[in-house]
Amino acid sequence: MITNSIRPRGRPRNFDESEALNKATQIFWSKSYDGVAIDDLIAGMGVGRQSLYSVFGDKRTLFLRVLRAYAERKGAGAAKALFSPPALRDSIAGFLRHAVEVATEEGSVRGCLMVCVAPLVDDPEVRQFLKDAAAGGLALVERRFRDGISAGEIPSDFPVGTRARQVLDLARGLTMHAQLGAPRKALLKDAEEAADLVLLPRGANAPREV
Amino acid sequence: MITNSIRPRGRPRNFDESEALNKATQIFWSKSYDGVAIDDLIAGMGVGRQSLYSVFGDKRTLFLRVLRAYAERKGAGAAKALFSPPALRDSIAGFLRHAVEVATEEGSVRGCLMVCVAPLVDDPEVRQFLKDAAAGGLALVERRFRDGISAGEIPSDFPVGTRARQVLDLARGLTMHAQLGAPRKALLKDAEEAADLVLLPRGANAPREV
DNA sequence: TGAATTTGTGATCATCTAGTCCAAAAATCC
DNA sequence: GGATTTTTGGACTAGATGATCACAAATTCA
Repeated sequence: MITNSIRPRGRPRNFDESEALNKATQIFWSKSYDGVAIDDLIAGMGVGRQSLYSVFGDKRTLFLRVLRAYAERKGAGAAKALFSPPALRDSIAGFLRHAVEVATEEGSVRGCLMVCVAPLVDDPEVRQFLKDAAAGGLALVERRFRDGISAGEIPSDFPVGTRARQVLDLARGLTMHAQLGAPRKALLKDAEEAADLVLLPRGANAPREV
Repeated sequence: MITNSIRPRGRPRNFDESEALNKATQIFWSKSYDGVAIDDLIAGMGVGRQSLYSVFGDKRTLFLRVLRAYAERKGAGAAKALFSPPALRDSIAGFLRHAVEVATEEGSVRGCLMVCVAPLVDDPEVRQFLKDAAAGGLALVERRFRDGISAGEIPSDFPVGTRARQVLDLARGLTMHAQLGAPRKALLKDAEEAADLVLLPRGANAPREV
């Protein structure tokens, strides 16, 4: 996917824009907005100070761009996890597993930029973006549940909204647990069990010979 | 509960220590460690700079003290919510409601110091404290489940560890949702529904005439 | 080749930061 | 009342921070 063969006019850039953005993501992710100094970004992104400001704007603007790119990637992954598998249970489990995988990626920092870092950035635009993103995630899960109703996998009175909120809460909880250092393997198992919890209340734990 | 009538030797303090600590809690809570300047603390706590350093130590030490005090309060509240009600369902619902109430306290900041703020403090001691606190919370819920087994409220093969982790994940999720601005009333309802989810899988949503 | 255009580099600035120092103030003890 | 002890308040320091500026370097276009 080479951008465009039309070369711009002046001196060519010494860095790849999207790669630099990925580096910036890692830096913000690991050091949490306030903890990041411009010099950290310059050193980590491989971009000169002037280039950084002229290409990405100031720190706040750069963070917003990082956040948007991150959200788009993560949202795409979540949607794929939700709508690829034919079985509803696999979709929900995949959604939760995806949250765990993002939060425990090897070589990267634990947690999630949107769940752990961005909420603390004291900026109305960031705040609004997070609200919208959360609403979007909720809508995705709700839609998947409705598809499940259409397919007859769950009854038509399945509490779509409530269960979707619970799925999101569980995903957030798993993410925070990952940030604290829980091992990936255990979290993936928790993700499966969370999916079962939300979808399979078929009396598995009903009292028996107590 | 007046501390002690034996007056200390020198000039009396011009502030109440625990009250100042509460103010500090609010400040860290609302501005997130890195966002807090010493001058913010001085202004907000009503304590002079020198007094602040001599009484509470440096910023990091003060934060640790704030964190410990906060954790103790919150832990006590959680334990009370868990072990006061006779019925297990009320205990779990109370535990989750407590998380919501803390995260949506009027006049205070949204969220939770331990869930939303402290995990981002880049300090090994803080990190370890949070791990221990999380383990402690988990142990509380597990114990309550075991009590429930003893009392015959749930079967003896109830998956205590799994369900306790799910309760904690749901609590974390609710807290983060609160931080994003969800209304308290809705969150309290979610807390109730989460308790039902974890405890009442008695086929309520099992397929029927689909 | 030379003008135009864009990027890279280092110096620089004003501001903010955590933390220290010192003398004055206010209390107790003898 | 004087010595002692503790708190207070403001001045101060050294360093970090976000951002800008001026100028050199590298490329395209004519």
